[in-house]
Amino acid sequence: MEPSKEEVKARTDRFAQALRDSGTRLTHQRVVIFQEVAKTGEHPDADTVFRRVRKRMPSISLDTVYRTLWMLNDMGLISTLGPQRGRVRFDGNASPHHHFVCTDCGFVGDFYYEEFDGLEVPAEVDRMGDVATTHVQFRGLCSRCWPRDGKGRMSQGNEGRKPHE
Amino acid sequence: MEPSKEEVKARTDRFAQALRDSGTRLTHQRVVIFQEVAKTGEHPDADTVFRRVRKRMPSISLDTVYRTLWMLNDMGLISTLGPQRGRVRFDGNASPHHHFVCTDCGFVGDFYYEEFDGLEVPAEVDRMGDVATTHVQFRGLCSRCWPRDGKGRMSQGNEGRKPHE
DNA sequence: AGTATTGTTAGGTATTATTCTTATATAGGA
DNA sequence: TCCTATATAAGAATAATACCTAACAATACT
Repeated sequence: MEPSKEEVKARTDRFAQALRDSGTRLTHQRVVIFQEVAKTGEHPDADTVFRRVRKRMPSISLDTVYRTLWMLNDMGLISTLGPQRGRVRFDGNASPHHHFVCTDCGFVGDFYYEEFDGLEVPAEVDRMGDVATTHVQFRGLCSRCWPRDGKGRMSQGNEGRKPHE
Repeated sequence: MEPSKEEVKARTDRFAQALRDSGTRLTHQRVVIFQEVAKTGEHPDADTVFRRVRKRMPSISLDTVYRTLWMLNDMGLISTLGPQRGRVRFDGNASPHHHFVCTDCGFVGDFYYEEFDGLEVPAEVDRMGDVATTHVQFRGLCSRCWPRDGKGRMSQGNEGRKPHE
């Protein structure tokens, strides 16, 4: 579902303010890129954003789109779907369980919690489709990354440092 | 946390049975690949699995690892972290909200549900790190993919068909 | 206003993750 | 043991994302 006009306006204002506050330049390309993500409920990928932005700004480069999207993500103005970027990660536990995800190093811990088994499915979700499974995901800094910074965006593929257990 | 010896055994048996039941050949490489994923609580990526399997089976190819992991995923014997597959997708909604994810076409719908705001953080999770946000993710088939099959694994980058709203 | 300074971009190239192609090997049944 | 449909290895191909550099643009300094 698309966000309302007012909502988009609110998001845009928040964005502009955040850039100003952090002393980051409010360039035309950044505004356009942000708007394309903020005005849709579609969760587009980088290439989709690129193609849409290009209609309004034919000279935009794909790299600028990537750079800007990650910057916005780091600033907390947008987010990404799923725990991280880059490679797919596999989970050998086939029974229902949930995850704690460290937003800094990418560590993922499994847990099972009975209370979450029967989580109610809101009517709104029922209308979207047929729910088969429920996952709860807690995000934050894991005990190893805490109290260290956590600048946002997980370090490149988590180099050198294997996700600690 | 690593699964117990018994748990690994149980997973392996389930795996062998599932392959036999579906008439899929139980090759040495499949066994080794499955074990590497089943015996760790680490959620490794394909390349990590590849490197580990190679120690026991130096001639294994990366492609076999990928092929096998996706096959296991399709059979429900393992799963992937996040909405998965390929490109990162961005979410322009910065306020707390949750998702419904279609496991067939990749559609992602946002929703907000007050009840989920105060979800209790189990003690086990508290020990993993400092929780900042909570996301509930319902997975299943969306109304457009339902009642059609849903063979599992989302279709290749969702070609042609844009995630419907 | 004119110029130095520093942040930002386009475009091209590099890198990394994942998949495809094809010749060869092998599991599992006859 | 032999046969044949599946699987596999290896390498090439493709897709997604990041890096590099020269050109630009915005602010700061004079």
